[in-house]
Amino acid sequence: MSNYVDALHREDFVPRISAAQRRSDFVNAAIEVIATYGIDGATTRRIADQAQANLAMLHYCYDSKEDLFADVYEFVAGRYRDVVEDSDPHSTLVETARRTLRGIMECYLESPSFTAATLDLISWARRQHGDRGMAVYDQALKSVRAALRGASADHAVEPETIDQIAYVIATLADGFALNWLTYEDRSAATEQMAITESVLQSWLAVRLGSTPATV
Amino acid sequence: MSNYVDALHREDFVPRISAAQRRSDFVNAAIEVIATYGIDGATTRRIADQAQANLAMLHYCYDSKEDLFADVYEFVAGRYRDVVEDSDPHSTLVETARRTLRGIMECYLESPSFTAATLDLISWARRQHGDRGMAVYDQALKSVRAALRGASADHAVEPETIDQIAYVIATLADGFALNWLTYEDRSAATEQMAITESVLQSWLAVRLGSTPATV
DNA sequence: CGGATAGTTGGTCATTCGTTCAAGATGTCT
DNA sequence: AGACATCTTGAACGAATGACCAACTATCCG
Repeated sequence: MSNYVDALHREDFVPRISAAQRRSDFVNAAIEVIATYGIDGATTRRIADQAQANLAMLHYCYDSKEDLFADVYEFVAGRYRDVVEDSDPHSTLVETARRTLRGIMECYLESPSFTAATLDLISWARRQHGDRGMAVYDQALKSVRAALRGASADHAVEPETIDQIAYVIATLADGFALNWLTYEDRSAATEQMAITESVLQSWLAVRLGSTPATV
Repeated sequence: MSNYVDALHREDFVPRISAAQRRSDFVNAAIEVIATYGIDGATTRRIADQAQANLAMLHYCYDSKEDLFADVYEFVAGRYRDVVEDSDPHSTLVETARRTLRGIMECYLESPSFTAATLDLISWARRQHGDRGMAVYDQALKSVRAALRGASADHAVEPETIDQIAYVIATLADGFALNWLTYEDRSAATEQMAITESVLQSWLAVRLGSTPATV
């Protein structure tokens, strides 16, 4: 104990951080770096810098850069799940669909860096592993389907219909993301968010048999 | 002349190729390599190999890798223009919109490598130059708008409506592309193409005032 | 205290990258 | 024929990358 106090007074004293905490730091740092410099520019040195850690520390916590990225995938997938679950008001199927789409688009609009990082990650993973990119995308779709199913518990909705709605939501959200990332025009994106919502509404009305819940 | 004939008989004779032809070869090779290895893996050496040229030749034709990519952007933008123009049957606005969306999706479905390369290029360009990624996207949107305007020459359609329709087409096409690239499931993508089309149809009917041209 | 465990670090390795150069080969003029 | 512009090439450069190691230090436990 007295050693600890003595150590505190030394100039070059460096308190230690658990490997678990360090791994978490590296994941967050990696997302930040990927968002800023792209998947190409996300080098081990930059990630270590961002995490305020030594380069060798990264390989002390992770055997390879690829192992670190695996944890990053989990983080991204988890964030999608959170966003979808948070925008689940347990009301109509139509309303749930609309809120889910809006929730995802608002998430994109709020943090374009996260959006860009995610798109890069999926694209990169598809080439590298083929199935990991699919895993992230698939898990997000699964969350959407679960939210839709929860909202249509009383009505009898065919699972195929749920799948189609989930696909349309994902398609609209991704298309919106690509446009928003390209133009980086927040006011234009806000207008397009409304248009995108109305597209979903129109199709749902036709698909589910003209049940316009709210305008 | 006799020199030429004599040269033909030598084993190590290497006929020459004009710099213009070489540049064209490099552009095509770059697209192929980007589609296969991604924007990260598109190294100067791989591109030179694909073009069956020496590495130094690439820098004889282009000052830098970036200069080569500038030509690649032009090629991609041109291809979008061709696809949109080819699917312009000069009929109804609704019909033109549907055919344009279908044309783009079919182009994506036909050559996933071109699709992947394009998405990577736009994403990469956004980070590198900010405006070049926008230029490609914008030029494609412009082609779509022109096609829509041409189809609505007799009707009086507000330019804002044209812009919105073009945005929805681009959004649906890009969202479809991301899904198709991720799952690489051709049969599923074919079904989703139909769904995506019906989404556009539903929205257009509402937006233009219930004018269901075809089911 | 003293040893064991776990976190920390600077320096180094081979590899790959984009780029450059000098020298050679091929055409095309006069 | 010889001069000149235009391709062509092997080899090399410095910079950056992912990975690794041996030495060092904080923390914990008996």
